[in-house]
Amino acid sequence: MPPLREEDEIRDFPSLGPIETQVIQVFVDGVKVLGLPRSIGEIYGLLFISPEPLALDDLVNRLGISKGSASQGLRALKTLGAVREIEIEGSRRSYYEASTELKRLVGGFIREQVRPHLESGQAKVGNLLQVAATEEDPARREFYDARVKQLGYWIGRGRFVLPLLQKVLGQ
Amino acid sequence: MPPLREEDEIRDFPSLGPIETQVIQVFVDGVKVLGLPRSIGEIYGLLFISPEPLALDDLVNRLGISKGSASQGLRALKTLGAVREIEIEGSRRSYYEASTELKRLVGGFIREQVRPHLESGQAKVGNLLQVAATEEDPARREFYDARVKQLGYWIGRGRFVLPLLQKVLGQ
DNA sequence: GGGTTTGTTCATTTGAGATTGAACACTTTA
DNA sequence: TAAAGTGTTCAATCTCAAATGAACAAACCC
Repeated sequence: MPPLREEDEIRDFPSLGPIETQVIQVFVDGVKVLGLPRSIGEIYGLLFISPEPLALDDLVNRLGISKGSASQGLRALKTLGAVREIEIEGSRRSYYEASTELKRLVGGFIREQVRPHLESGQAKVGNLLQVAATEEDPARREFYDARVKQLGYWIGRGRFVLPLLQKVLGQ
Repeated sequence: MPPLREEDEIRDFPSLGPIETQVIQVFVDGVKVLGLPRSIGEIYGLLFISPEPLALDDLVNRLGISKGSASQGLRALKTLGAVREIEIEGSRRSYYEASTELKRLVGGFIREQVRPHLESGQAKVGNLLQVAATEEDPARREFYDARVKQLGYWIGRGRFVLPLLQKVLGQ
């Protein structure tokens, strides 16, 4: 951890106005905190502040990112439920707009990014309980057992708190 | 986002038993989700599963990390309130043990890693409201204003939910 | 058929940030 | 006073996930 790092570099978007640029910056910071790549923040940010849906090519041109990034970023945002695909008649491109229901965004993030880690953590703790029981020294075995159980309790609290979070943030 | 990446590499710790290694692995995964460096997970994990406090040198030797990493990692863990400094008479080293009150861990993380981003986000939104008002086209100005306000609302919800989180996870 | 548009895939490259390690400061011991 | 012990700092290095971009596929058009 760099001892309290300050605001990161802003990237300049020649074809974007100041509002768009600054909104995107907010989302870039946001997704970084969530451990998602910058390009996802840029894409979601631009869609969020665009009055009309945008196509993949628009993202590539206006954000100055590669087609590959745009494609992968859109896929990730779709599986997060953060982006909606829009049909526009008379065009065979796909257009996208940002989902703006906080409930849906939070739900998607929890489902895709948080829950899997809690599940896998819980599985590991289950196994650890077995391993801890094999410790020879009784005092040490006792200690290990207590700590592993505590770890399991923490994960349980995590699983318990997620639905509450979604409820509190709902609409 | 690598489309649902699977469990990362485990590092081998020659001087650690299987319980210690696996507990450390759980914490390494955990801190990665939180956006903290691996070494912090290793240090906290080892302290968490150690019945007696450890000194900086113990961390260096048993984890095989550099003195620099250990020193910086301990500092970060101290400011997070995740580690407690212990005096041991007859030794001039500092010894450390893991704090294990969930409330304190969550509180420290929120204080150091979450709240600053919400504050800075809120400041940016305040500024954005001004910028959005300068948009010429009325429909577009209306749209920008609505979106920026929504962003501010989201951040407000975030600030609102943190104390609840701490309360629910408290002890 | 051949050409164009639209989007995906994935091997390679790049860059942010984590880690190292040597220099340094301070304290204690001899 | 020197020598050893303990810990910090920070420029240089390394690492690995993100981004690139070229090749590919599929759909459409003429």
